[in-house]
Amino acid sequence: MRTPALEPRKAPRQNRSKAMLDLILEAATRVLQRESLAGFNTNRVAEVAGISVGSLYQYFPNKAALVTALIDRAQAALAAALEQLVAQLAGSTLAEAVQAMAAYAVRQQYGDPLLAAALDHEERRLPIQGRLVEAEKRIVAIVQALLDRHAAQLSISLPAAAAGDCLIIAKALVEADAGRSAVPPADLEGRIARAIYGYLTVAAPVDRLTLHNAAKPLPNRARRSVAKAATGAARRRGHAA
Amino acid sequence: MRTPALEPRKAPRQNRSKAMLDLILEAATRVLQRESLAGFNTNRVAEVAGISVGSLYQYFPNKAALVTALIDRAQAALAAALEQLVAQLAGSTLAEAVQAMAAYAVRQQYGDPLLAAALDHEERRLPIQGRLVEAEKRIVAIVQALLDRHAAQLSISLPAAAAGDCLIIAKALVEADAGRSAVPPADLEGRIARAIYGYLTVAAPVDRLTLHNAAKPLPNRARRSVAKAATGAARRRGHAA
Amino acid sequence: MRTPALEPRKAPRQNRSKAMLDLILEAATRVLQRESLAGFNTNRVAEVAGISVGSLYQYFPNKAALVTALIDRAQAALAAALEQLVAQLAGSTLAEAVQAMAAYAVRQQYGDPLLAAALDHEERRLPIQGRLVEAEKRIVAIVQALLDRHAAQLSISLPAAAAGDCLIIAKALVEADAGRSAVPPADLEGRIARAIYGYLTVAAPVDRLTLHNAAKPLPNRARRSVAKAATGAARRRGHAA
Amino acid sequence: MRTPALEPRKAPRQNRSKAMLDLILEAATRVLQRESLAGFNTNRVAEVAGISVGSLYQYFPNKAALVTALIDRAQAALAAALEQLVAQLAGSTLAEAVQAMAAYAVRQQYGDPLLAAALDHEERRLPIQGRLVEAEKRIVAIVQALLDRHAAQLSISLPAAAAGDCLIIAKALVEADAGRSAVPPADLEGRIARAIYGYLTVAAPVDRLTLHNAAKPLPNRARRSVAKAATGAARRRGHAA
DNA sequence: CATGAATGAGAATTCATTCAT
DNA sequence: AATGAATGAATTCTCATTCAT
Repeated sequence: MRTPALEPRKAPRQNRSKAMLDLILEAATRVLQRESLAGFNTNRVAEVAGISVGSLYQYFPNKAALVTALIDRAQAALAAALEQLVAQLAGSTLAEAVQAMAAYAVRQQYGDPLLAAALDHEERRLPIQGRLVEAEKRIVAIVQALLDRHAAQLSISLPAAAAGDCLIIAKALVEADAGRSAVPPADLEGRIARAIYGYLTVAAPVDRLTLHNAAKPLPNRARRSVAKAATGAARRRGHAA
Repeated sequence: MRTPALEPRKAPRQNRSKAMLDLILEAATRVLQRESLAGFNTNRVAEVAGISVGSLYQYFPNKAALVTALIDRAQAALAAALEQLVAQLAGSTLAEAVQAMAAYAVRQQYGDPLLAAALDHEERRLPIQGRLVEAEKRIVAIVQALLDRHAAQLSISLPAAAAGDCLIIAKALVEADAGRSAVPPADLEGRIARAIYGYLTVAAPVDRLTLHNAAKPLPNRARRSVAKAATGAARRRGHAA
Repeated sequence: MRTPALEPRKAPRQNRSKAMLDLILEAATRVLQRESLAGFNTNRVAEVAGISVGSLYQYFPNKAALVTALIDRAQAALAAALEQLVAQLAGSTLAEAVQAMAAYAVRQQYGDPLLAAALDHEERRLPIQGRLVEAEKRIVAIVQALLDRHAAQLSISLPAAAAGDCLIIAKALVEADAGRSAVPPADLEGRIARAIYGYLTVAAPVDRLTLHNAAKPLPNRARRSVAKAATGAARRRGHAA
Repeated sequence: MRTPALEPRKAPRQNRSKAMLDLILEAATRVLQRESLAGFNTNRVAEVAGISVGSLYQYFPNKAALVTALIDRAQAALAAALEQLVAQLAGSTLAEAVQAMAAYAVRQQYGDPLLAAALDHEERRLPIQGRLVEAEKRIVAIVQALLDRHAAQLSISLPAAAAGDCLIIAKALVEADAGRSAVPPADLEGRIARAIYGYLTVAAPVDRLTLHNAAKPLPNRARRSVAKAATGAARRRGHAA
């Protein structure tokens, strides 16, 4: 009857309250890390937090709200960290920026692969309407700002979704490796940087018309810029479509 | 009770057995598609398959085994499809091949975003170690073969994990969009192709050597600022990647 | 998501099934009798029935369905008993019929006052759409048939709701006493008969106009107008009590 | 823990106390009206009252005591209203009095069908024995007084429980309709008046002996003879209860 | 006295798995 | 082999009541 939404309950008395909220979220995080979604239930979280289930429900109207808060928080942290990172990369080149972000992604996600994956999965099936989409947008906007700085070096045909795609790619690559080994492979960072840098600077490989009709001069320009980036290795190839 | 394997039970009379197995797996797929993981339970699968739960358990020792078989099968199908695709791309250029694979990924995954995501998730938390890794390897090998064909055009510094990374990237991009809209955005295919093609042909944005030797003054500035964000552990090393 | 309705689940294999259904309903009845609604929960019912909760839920999709079945059954029994009673009263006078029904009501309801009250209460708050209303209608129809038989003796201005009102009155009087003493007071039966007989045969006491305007012979007019509202059943009766 | 009485706690400083008590009871009433028994819990009542649960428990040792007080109060209000009504009906005829009381019952109960039903139900399962019975008696006494006024018109064989029965009948009829429609049917008042008036004035339909001994069309005769007996017999008693 | 956070026993419901038929 | 009813531990969420502040 109530429609218990996803927001945490109105914080009681800001003091104990904030501490409790943190306590619960930390416990939830811990449970998610240790036991993945399988062992993630409200009783267990309360137990790990050292409180009663009832108390947990005083702060979150239902399990979904708890998960949402977890995601919220993770995303806020990510946004903050990215913001800072982007600020620090003020004078750097695109290559440097990409490299730095790759490094950050590895450090970040590898810390909590299970957590990240679990949250990711939950995010998909939750009715998270606007709320999380907002946070996502903010994160994308930060990356977009970084890209804007280096617009000159970016591929002319860069898709509008570029910033978001970079984030997706970085996350996917980290997660894939995180699922396999406990410690990040030495080359992971480089691979992420390569993927992102490639995405950002390469000319579109071909566009459909090219593929169907054949070979016009325009693609050449694109090809050339790519060629510049791709050192000798790409030299002898006769086309780009 | 303690250690129920993941393999389907020893196939009875190969005949009825195979048919039954298919029946169950198809039902499982259907359930997963329609109702996602929430409604995915053995009773429901049996019902949809038109058999009894008991029979289901005749073929799979437990739920995990069923899921594993599902993933197995999906991967086998993917491998087969890729093999065929790669064969058809015999005379094509790298760009064409990439484009074709992007197109295939979109078609394939977008058809069953829920299924793909669900399997993906299950795959992570199942103790599937060896068995599925094999299938993965086969798929990677197919892509690797394609890459080998075009070795000349690939970035000289291409990482060993390149083939796998391409698959991961394609999957991630499709899934992200699939989670958002029911119909694939017009540019999705192009974005995937760009990401893969970029990854494969771009020069590493900065390579370690450069970073280590320090050819220029700029990197230093960048490195320094990044270093601030980096954890203590990375401090004194001469690079930020 | 499912909208689990109130109907019992599709009866499994009619045999064991029917027995189980009875078992559960009997247990539910017993629990309701002994502990009223306070102790009426699915776990307890299952326990008393000597089965597991799971089994209970195999037969009823939820608690409400169980309660509904209980009411259904009680009402069906009542309808059947009334039907038989009315048949037996074939040649009797209205007075005799009323007396007999009062006697029946006492016997019936006093047997299970808690049960009757509990069911009554649940009936009110359940979303029992059409289903139970149907049963009610059937019961009312039986009484109506009895009334029709004695139309000549009924008050000319008898309201359309008369049959239903008789049932309500009888039930209320029994329940009130049942709440007070364990054994029905000697005069209960007579009081019920009096209430019903009075309701059926008395002339409407007065109508509003009379009350407000005056003290005159108007009542006749009023009585007549009321008669128009009365159902056909009351038509030809030649007196006004 | 074992025996928490039903009385409100010893009134503290009569002043604030009384106000607080009223506050709580009003809130409780409001909750019961709006959300029925489902949403009726101490926390909610306290919230609606604008106080803390703790405070509520300062005034009522437990939930049952709160409900009891609610019923107490409703009954006191009813008693007061009836007293006034009966006073106003000083010079009126029995018919008028019955009509007026029916009208009052409809107005009163239809206002809060949920409340009335809920209290009614709670009343049954609470161990309220003595305390509420007192209030009941007072109400019955008021009605009895009214009946005594019109003793001459009452059926000679009127049962001792007549006054109480009238109340029960009125309540039952109102509640039944209240459960069905939001607005009282036009004829409800008339039906109640008829039921009560009939109960009070009709001759006992038959007495058992008649029922057993004689099987004839005599009913008319019987009625008459009863009536005859009534005249004389009822004369000397001051009343019929 | 008031507060309201904390408690935790319970209640409804689900679902993997077994086993008698 | 197939069946499907039975099982019951596990999970989500509620609410009467207490007690430290």
